Amino acid sequence: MIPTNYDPKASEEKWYEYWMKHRFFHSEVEQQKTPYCVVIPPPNVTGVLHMGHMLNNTIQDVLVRRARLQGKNACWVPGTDHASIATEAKVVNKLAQVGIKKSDLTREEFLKHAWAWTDEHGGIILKQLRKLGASCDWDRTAFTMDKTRSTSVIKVFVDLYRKGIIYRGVRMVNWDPKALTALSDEEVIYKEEHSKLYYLRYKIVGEEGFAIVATTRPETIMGDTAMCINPNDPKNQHLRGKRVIVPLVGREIPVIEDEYVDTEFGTGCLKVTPAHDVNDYMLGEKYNLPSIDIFNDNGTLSEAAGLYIGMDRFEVRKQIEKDLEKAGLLEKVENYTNNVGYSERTNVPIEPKLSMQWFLKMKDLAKPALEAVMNDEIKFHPAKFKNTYRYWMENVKDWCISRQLWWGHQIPAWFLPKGGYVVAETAEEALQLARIQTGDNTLQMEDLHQDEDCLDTWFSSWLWPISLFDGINNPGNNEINYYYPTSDLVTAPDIIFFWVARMIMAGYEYQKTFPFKNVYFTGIVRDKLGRKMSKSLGNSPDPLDLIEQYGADGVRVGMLLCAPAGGDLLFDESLPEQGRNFATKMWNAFRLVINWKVADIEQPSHSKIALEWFEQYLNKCTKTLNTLFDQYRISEALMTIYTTFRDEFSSWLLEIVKPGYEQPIDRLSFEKTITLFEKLLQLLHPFMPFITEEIWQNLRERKDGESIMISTLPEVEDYQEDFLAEFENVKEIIANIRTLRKQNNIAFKDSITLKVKENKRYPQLFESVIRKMGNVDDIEISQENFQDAWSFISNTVEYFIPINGKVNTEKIRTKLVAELEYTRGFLASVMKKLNNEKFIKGAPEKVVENERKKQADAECKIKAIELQLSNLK
RNA sequence: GGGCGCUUAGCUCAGCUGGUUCAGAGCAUCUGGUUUACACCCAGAGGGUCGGGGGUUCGAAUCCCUCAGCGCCCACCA
Repeated sequence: MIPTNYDPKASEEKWYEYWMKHRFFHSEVEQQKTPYCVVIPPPNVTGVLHMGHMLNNTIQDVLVRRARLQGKNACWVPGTDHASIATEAKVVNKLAQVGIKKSDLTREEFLKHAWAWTDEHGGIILKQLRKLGASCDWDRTAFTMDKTRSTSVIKVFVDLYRKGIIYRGVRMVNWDPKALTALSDEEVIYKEEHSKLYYLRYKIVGEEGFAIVATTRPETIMGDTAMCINPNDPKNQHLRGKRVIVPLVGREIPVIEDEYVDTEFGTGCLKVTPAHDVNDYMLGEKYNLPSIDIFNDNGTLSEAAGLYIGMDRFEVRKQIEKDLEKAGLLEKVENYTNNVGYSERTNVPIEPKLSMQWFLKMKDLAKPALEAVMNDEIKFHPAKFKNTYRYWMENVKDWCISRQLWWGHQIPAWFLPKGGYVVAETAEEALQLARIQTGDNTLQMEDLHQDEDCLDTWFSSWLWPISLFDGINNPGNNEINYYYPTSDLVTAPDIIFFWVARMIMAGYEYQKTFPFKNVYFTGIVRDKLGRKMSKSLGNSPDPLDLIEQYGADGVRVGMLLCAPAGGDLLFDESLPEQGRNFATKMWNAFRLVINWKVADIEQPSHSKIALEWFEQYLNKCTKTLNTLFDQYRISEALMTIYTTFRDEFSSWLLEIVKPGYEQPIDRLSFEKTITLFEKLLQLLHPFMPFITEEIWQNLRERKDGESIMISTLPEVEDYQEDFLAEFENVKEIIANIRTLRKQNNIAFKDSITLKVKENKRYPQLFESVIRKMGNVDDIEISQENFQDAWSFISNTVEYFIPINGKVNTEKIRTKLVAELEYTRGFLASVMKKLNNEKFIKGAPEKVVENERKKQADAECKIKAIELQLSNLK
């Protein structure tokens, strides 16, 4: 028995289990089948599903399910990311809650906690994805820190080191004083901030008076090792060759000259702090200035500062302002707006800091990766991101890949007792290398000390499309040869540099070709007011609650209905509601059809012709869908199939085919309707996997192991545009009849007679449809005009419905007059063109001809209306 | 400061190389409706001088210039 209401929850659980049981998601190499592969952007292992994931993974699932229906060998590989810094931060916080400090633990102890945390919370997000219907090949679930991925990372590091692309050196890096690690440039977020510009007095040695320096960071004066002026600055000529005294500190520093200094800014005097500013660092290098690092790693002042030792940098800023004031060395303070870099993860201002780090040279890696995108070997959707990508790639800087963290892949470098280091895949290999390098065969494992640092998270994710198929450890294995390059990547534009660009580089470096053919960039999910969804605002609904409330299919449809590629999605609950309503609509259509009694009776002609029409309509729709999918217009594809189901299938076809009350339907029509319904379900399946399976399974007898998700999508067949257009005209006629009925209070159950003024444009073929849908008992075709009748014009054919004196003349007159006026205006505009010699000469033949046709139609229509108006009285 | 993009119905958007897909879709709104699948519905309707101005053209939402507003990315004059 078919229940009246659809129960999404029961259906979702039942069919997901069924799909798993029959291993429909699983893919293996099958040479004779075309592979279609997607790798998931691995979410943080300890993360929880949010709306962004929902959107992203829904799109992936739509693409994967569609590919599967197209007969491709679809493989969607899931997995999680160890998210080095983010996870470590979470673990540190967790430990802090029970009073444990990271610094109290050994590396091994800390990692134990981290793994425990990972085992406990890891993979929750993947379980949540199942609720959404994600058809991932779970057998392939990977983790960026599992064995295969870890050995891949180490192998690549060693390889790149030996190629000379990885180097170690002291550079100015972005330092996160909270996480106590270096960051890459991409992990720094700049925010505009209202701060202050302090004007400080530097006493000039050997004369009266001061040089005034403007700075936003007075707390760094202890690190000053020079003052710099522009040699062309007339107002500071008197400072050339002088020395000045750093306020409070009392240290003498030279005045140097460089054109880098902006004469317009402040006083044209720049304090140079090579240890704590990128530009100052460059000046320091250029003029060989000493560098005084006045900060500890945690952002407090170090011994080297000499003053304020142990105080936090921002405390010092407040204090030093007072102290300078007191000492009479503060000229003035102005309000100032500048950009301050923040750590993406810990959200504290980063500190530029000199430190020893590992770097990856990017220039050569970037070259093929840039070309691939620019020449569309890899396609970006939308293409506008090509610009962003190009700019970054053309100006790419070396990538700082070391992090002072424990949670991650430890750098495979071992330091030697007497300085120097070796890089090797294993400790044993390192020892051998060390013995060779030092010539000391007595060296033991204990003499070597592995670099404590670990690698940037992205140093493992950039290998993802390769390492998932073990292409690093086992180059050229069956899987990598078959699945790589993958087909589509679906991700957010904010990680275009972090991840997308680098995967492309790794692809060319290790597989000699691109990692994916298409990149689909999703937008950001925002609330109705356009605000980013965030925990602190509390404006982000819990995806699982939504699924509970509207069903997975409903939520999927809701997300997709307004998700243009690359455009932000303004989400509110009316969207999944719309999705759920549509699911209900499908369910009711199913109930209608499945409860019909079938009899071996003759097929009515209206059913026959309507079924023919819808079959063609569906062919056209399928073709449109193909085009839309080819262009990754997922939202529009959904809209297309949505309206086809609701308006064309339900409101027209089913209404036409539907037998009368308690009447049976003929077998032919029934079969055909079921077949068409199945096709619709297949087209809908990528968007709404659960309800389509539920209905499909119940539409006919199915065997265990059959499923819509592994059925074959119908091929596109031909359709006749004229035939479809003719049916559209039929709909219009019926709509006209409905309107007239309504205007004149004639119930549908009262049949009417339709008279048609003879015209070859009258869609005679569909007469039976008009009879049924308009409840027309008789259709009469003749040349005469009818009086005492309602009338309307459709496609230049005049129709009359005789009504025996019950005509509301005024209403008809008003309508006709309006129509006449409009048509006259229209004709005038057409004539304006046709009377324009330049138009006749300049426009292409086809366009002119079209205008002539419009003219003829309009003239004919005007005549008809005029005639009707004169008949009215 | 540089680069890119956006501005079309109340809302979210589609309109490719200028002319029958040219002013569209969905939602929202309004008016009817207990026809035996569905009110989570059905049948209809209204609503836009395509951000402003100028130009090219026989013809501009579409191409060019300019102004205004918004967004994103990059740069990081301390």
